[in-house]
Amino acid sequence: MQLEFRHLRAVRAISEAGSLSLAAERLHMTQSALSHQVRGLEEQVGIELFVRRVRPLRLSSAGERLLELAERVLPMVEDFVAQMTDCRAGEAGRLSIAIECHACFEWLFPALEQFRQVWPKVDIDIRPGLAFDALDALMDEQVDVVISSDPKETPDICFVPLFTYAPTFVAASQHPLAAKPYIEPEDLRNETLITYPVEKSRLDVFSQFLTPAQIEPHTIRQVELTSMILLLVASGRGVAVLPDWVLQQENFDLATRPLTAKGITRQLFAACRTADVAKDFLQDFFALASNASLHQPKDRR
Amino acid sequence: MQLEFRHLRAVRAISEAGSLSLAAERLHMTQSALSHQVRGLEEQVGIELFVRRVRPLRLSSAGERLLELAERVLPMVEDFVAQMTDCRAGEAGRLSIAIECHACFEWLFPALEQFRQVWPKVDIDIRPGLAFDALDALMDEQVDVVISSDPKETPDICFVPLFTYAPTFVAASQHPLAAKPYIEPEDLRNETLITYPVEKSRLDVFSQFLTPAQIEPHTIRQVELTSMILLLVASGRGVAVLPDWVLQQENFDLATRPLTAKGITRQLFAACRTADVAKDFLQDFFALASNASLHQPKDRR
DNA sequence: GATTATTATGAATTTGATTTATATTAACCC
DNA sequence: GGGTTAATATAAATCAAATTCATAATAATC
Repeated sequence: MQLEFRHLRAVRAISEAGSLSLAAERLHMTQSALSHQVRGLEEQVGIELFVRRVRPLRLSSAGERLLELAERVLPMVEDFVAQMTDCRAGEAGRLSIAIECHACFEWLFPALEQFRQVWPKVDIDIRPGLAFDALDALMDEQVDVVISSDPKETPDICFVPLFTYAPTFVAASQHPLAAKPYIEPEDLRNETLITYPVEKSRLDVFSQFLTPAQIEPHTIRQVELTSMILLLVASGRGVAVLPDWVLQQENFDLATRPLTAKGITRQLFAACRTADVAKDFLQDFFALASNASLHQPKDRR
Repeated sequence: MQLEFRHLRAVRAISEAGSLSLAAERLHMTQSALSHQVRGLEEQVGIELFVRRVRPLRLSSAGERLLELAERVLPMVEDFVAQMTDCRAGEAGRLSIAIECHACFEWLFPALEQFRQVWPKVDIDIRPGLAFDALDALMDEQVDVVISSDPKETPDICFVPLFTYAPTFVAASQHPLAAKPYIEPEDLRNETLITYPVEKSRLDVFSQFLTPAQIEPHTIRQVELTSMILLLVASGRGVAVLPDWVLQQENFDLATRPLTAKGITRQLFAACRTADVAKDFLQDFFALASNASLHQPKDRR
């Protein structure tokens, strides 16, 4: 035989009940079964666990150690079972998010904060690292949601539209380009463009604006933090293109202009496995995320 | 079915091996058995635990929680098993000591300190509280050793002699009784006797000296700490009777005198269950305790 | 598309936990 | 102290379920 959970439960029950027969009753089994169980366990451990010559039954020193084990282990197991029950009920789960878009942190954190209050049992996790193959990660359940602006038709994955945004040019208000009503690709040919440190194909400025026109800016400077980019732009070190939601309510002395005469519009999506899309907490997350760009201004400071 | 240790081991092995078949091999079972096991577990939990459409096999989020549980629980169990193995090998165990004699702390602590170094896996425990029925406590395995000066012939319990000592009169060196070569019961009739706060029957002064002579001291003052008793005696607030080992090397200006012309001699015993007496660590403890009164002087300061 | 490795499934087997029935032991009570 | 009662142990029988064997289905590789 081998040590099993049933033995831990038995020891706990016996120690609480003070007798085999009462413990057996509480465990919904016959006294005989429990007696066999205890004897088997003692044989297996090779040490007496109970002091039988005395009533109420007492634990030996080895028995006490087993009880200790039981009292540490069983609550963990019960916890786990409760978690799984919550999971089945749709109360608990995992919301592991991969973000392809760098600026998304700006609205995602406040949205997740709201989410956390409504779904305390869901554990939230953001994985910025695996942006490269986020959809694969979604397929093997490494993540549960991917935030992305280019939906790829994929079996078993569905893309939920969140909100539209406009990649917008931003420069210091004294900057010469601030004089123009809108910005064209050629305007950037002699500029220093400040971007997030990711490949060009994943930056709207390139994929939607410069690359189609086959134009390169004079210099590219890569900066991690959104607020740092804005600071550099405000101090005239370069220009940038950022989603409009980032620029809606900034302190800096900045000029924002649309890209091209009619402006460029993009849409942000949340991708998840089709198997999961019906989950309440996911739907709720999508709803919160959809409104996130609106709430952004008040939440910022 | 029910969650069992085997499932935790399975999940751990699968996550390590990255495939059912390899994991099954490592667990010394057929791939089929493991497959059945996993399926059964998933049925019982009601949630998919593994992502099979991908290789190497990955855990789902629920599976990862189960793995977490496994990685917390299994080491505890393995620890327990190791403890029991040590126990069977006589390496580990419990040494829970009940002391009937108050002054014994004086030599017991240093002895246990030595013991601890030789038997690190034995956990030591002193229970001063249950002095009243120490032998009963020994029988039900509440304690493993009783230090006592009056052995009672009891089945299944054996008394190991440790060392002899002389209950000795002590007074301030200016005290009138210090002039006498030895002390007789009548000498205490008008004295303040300082004793430990326990019943008279458990104090040598009474059981061996005053009670047989049917004499009571003028006043009894009860004091917990040995050093406090000595302090009070030295400052002339009373007299006391203490084991000679306590008095061997004191700083205070004290006179010590034998009780009665020929002196009184007593013996200290360690009682243990006959079933345990052969245990190596107990024998070692007895040996250390036997020498304890000798080492006492050097260990004291 | 064929081959190989991996996983799943069904039926048979075996293990071992539990029950039923009964014996043994300890505790209790005049 | 003997009789009663409660508690525990044991033996044999039963039952549940874990594992194996044999084989099918599936995914991965060349």
